[in-house]
Amino acid sequence: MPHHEDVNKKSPVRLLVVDDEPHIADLVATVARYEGWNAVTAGTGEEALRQAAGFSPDIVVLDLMLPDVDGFTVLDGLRASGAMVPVVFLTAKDATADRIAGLTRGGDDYLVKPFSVEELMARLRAVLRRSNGPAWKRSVLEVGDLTMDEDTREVKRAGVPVSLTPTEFELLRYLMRRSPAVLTKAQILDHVWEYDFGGRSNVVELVVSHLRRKIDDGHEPLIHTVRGVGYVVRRATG
Amino acid sequence: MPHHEDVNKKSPVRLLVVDDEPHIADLVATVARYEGWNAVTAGTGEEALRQAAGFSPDIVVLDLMLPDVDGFTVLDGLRASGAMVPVVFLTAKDATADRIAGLTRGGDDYLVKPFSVEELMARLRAVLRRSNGPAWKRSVLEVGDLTMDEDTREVKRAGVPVSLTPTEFELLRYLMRRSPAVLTKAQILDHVWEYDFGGRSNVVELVVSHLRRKIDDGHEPLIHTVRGVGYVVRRATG
DNA sequence: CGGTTCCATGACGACCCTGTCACTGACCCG
DNA sequence: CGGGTCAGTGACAGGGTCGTCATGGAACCG
Repeated sequence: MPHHEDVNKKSPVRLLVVDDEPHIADLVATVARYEGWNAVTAGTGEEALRQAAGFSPDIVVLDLMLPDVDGFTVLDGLRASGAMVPVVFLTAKDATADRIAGLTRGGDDYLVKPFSVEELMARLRAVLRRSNGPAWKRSVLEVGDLTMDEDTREVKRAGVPVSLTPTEFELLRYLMRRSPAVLTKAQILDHVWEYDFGGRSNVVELVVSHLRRKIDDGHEPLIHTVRGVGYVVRRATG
Repeated sequence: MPHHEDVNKKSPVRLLVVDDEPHIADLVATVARYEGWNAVTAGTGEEALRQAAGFSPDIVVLDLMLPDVDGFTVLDGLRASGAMVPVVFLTAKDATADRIAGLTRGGDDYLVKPFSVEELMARLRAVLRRSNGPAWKRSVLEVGDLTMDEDTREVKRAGVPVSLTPTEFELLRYLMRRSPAVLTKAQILDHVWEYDFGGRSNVVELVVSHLRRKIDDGHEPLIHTVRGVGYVVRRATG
């Protein structure tokens, strides 16, 4: 069973996704539900405010480009109702600088489209962790003697720091989070790469190859390939 | 985990923010809450006095330019209730000299709009520290052999003083406060620069470059760039 | 009102990351 | 045992990011 750090909480995280592209909103909601969260979607600013009132989300994903009203108007509406709900904004890649200025003040964060699903979930978890008071504890993933600190982006094998590129980090995080489950290459592509990535070559194998050299070299291998299926990170089964 | 010097206190700091621009009031409240403080806002002088009575804040952020009553009237109201609550004033850039005269008597302080949020938080922390009796201890940030005294603005590397410009100091303070977390350039821009700064060029890289020359030159590097993510100040992990 | 310091902007070069291709090797099945 | 499929790795090129310099302007100070 995948690693769900939220299963022990009394109530699941409540997420509101606001995006006028149903494709995107559903994608995010689906992934969140798979993590055990409670997710609803809205396609317009008006709908978003209605949903927020009835659903009282713990966190919001808000596309700044909405058909009816400006995303900032929705934000004001959310904030006007008193609750200081944290927000992760979505912006187009070509968004002007003044539109994304100030988005990370407070505890909020933002992401440019197209994003990778794992990246978005990681940001949501980080924002949530921080919004739960100042004494938030770091999130450290651990498999065998391999550790990953998601906040400092520090990865160590047997205590020795390893430096990873962004893609390598993302892929390894996904494998570690789901460890000891086996993930197919399709899953990895869908979660780690941007959602509009069309490449169907051997990118995954390539990055895994690099990861092995950096992480498994000279140690007991933790990255295993399951032929015909995909990859998994775990200690040799005993 | 970021440096939160308040987590061990019995009760969190109680902050009242008085500003007629909701954007500003919310901004300050959000950042304060992110630091673990308890923050409420007021948009008018009347509301401010009401809030102060019920909330009994430890410290107040007060815009001198209010729609209904003069900021000084609010101040008198606050002080009339006996408690000697410290205040950090906000003034417009074009405020006349006589209006800001005497504002820093007592333990108070003031800031001109637009300010940077880190600057405001630093002043609030400083005023709070001093208001807790005369024997306030200095706040010294420390990362490896790099130290920063926030009150004297003294920065030393391996005991040797380094002189920094205001922007350099502010950026370094932000990185040191959050060390060993990695901060994105967007976060740095949002926190260190004034809140209406629209700059989209390589200011951050430039200032970091200057900081490196002044701080890391000839030493073990403490400022690291995390490609594709941002910057971090920390000792090489071991 | 001159000089100096500090800061923002643009340009440019260097480096790193990434995806594709090509080739080799490993594994599976007949 | 041999062919075919799948995985691993090296090489390469395009694109993006980062660091630095040079320039001009604003603020500050004497």
